[in-house]
Amino acid sequence: MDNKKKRIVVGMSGGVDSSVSALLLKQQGYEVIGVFMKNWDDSDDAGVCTATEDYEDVAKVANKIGIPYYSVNFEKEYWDRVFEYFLDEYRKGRTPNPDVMCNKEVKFKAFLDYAEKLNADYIAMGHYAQSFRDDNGVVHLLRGGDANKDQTYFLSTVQQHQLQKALFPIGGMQKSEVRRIAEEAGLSTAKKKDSTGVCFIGERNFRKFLGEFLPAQAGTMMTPDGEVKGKHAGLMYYTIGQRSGLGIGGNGKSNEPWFVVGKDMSKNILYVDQGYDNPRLYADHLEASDLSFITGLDYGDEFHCTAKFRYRQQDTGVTVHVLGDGKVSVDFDNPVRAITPGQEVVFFDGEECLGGATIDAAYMKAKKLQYI
RNA sequence: UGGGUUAUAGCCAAGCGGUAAGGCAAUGGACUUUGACUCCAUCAUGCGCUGGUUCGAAUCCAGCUAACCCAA
Repeated sequence: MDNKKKRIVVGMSGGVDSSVSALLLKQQGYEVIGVFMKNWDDSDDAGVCTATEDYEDVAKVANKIGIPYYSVNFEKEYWDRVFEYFLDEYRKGRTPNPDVMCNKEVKFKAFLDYAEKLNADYIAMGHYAQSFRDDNGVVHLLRGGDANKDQTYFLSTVQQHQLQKALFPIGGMQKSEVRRIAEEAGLSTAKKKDSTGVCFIGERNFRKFLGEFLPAQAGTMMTPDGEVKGKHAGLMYYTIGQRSGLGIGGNGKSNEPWFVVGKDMSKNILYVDQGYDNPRLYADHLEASDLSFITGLDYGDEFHCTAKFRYRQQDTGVTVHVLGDGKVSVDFDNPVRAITPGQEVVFFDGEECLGGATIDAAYMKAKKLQYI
């Protein structure tokens, strides 16, 4: 093999997954360069600048493996292409998925551009996703080997030319295996806790964080029948199907918990109703836009496959109708709970992630649900 | 200043003399590269107040207070 001639820039977050990714590539003989992306300049709720700590972890791991490492700053790119979108979606009362956008705009665009300037042949990251090149040279994206950690949902809008340049060294492994390798190699990140929360921003007090960027407009909380149940702190703080944070209990038709079942942006009303299985939360059809397919192949105007509407959700059989201009309508084999505008609908054919689109509206029996 | 009913945690609500169920909310944790959902745990030394009966009372009795209802 001529791996020695290949230069690979690995996006290192300071976590165990990207640490092991870099290690494996190095062991395979590639020329590996570690790059830490600093995309958010702030301290977490505990007042700790996590980026600094993470970069120190990158340094330790890179030194241990024996690769050069750098830090690159994409704060502006992240703000302009991910965070502005994030805020704009909340202004519309939708629930954005910043990490889908982050992959598309930062990790597979800004970072890829940067790596190419370094004359990299490939970029690599610690995603739990797999890819393979078919006989025609088309690269396909497959679910991660660890079904519990599969991150293809977040990669569904990555484009073919981006995927052509990407490697996922740990994509086919189990998380436990990754940790074991890290431990055996003596990497300091071996036992570091998995990071959660918005990519690069981290775990935050959601209301406090969002409130720093968008003005909250308190309003009325009522049932779809018009019975006032209390006040809400601002429509942007709630998402469809949400239970937590409503602060209402007791009385009602039953002892069941309350869930957000709709929003009226113009009247600033939050609609709530009782029961996890409340009919108002179920949809059998959705309309979405910004459709993109990973392979760029033509799948026809109508096809059947499976889909996920949220990360870590079980697949549901669906029929996809491609309408053109990036629009798509999707019929579900069975009703699905809490289809939420702003979230991504991601299509799968078996193990292959085909692509995705952004949900605009949900319907039940051809009637639009009042989700916004 | 007539009669009746009810007063249990933030909200519903069991209890009917034997040492405070349950649900919702809330809080903490688990899970999780979105936001959620979900799961687990915690949550009334006290039952409107004051006395009394009793070995023992949220449960019985008396008075008081409050709310509601029906009469005026």
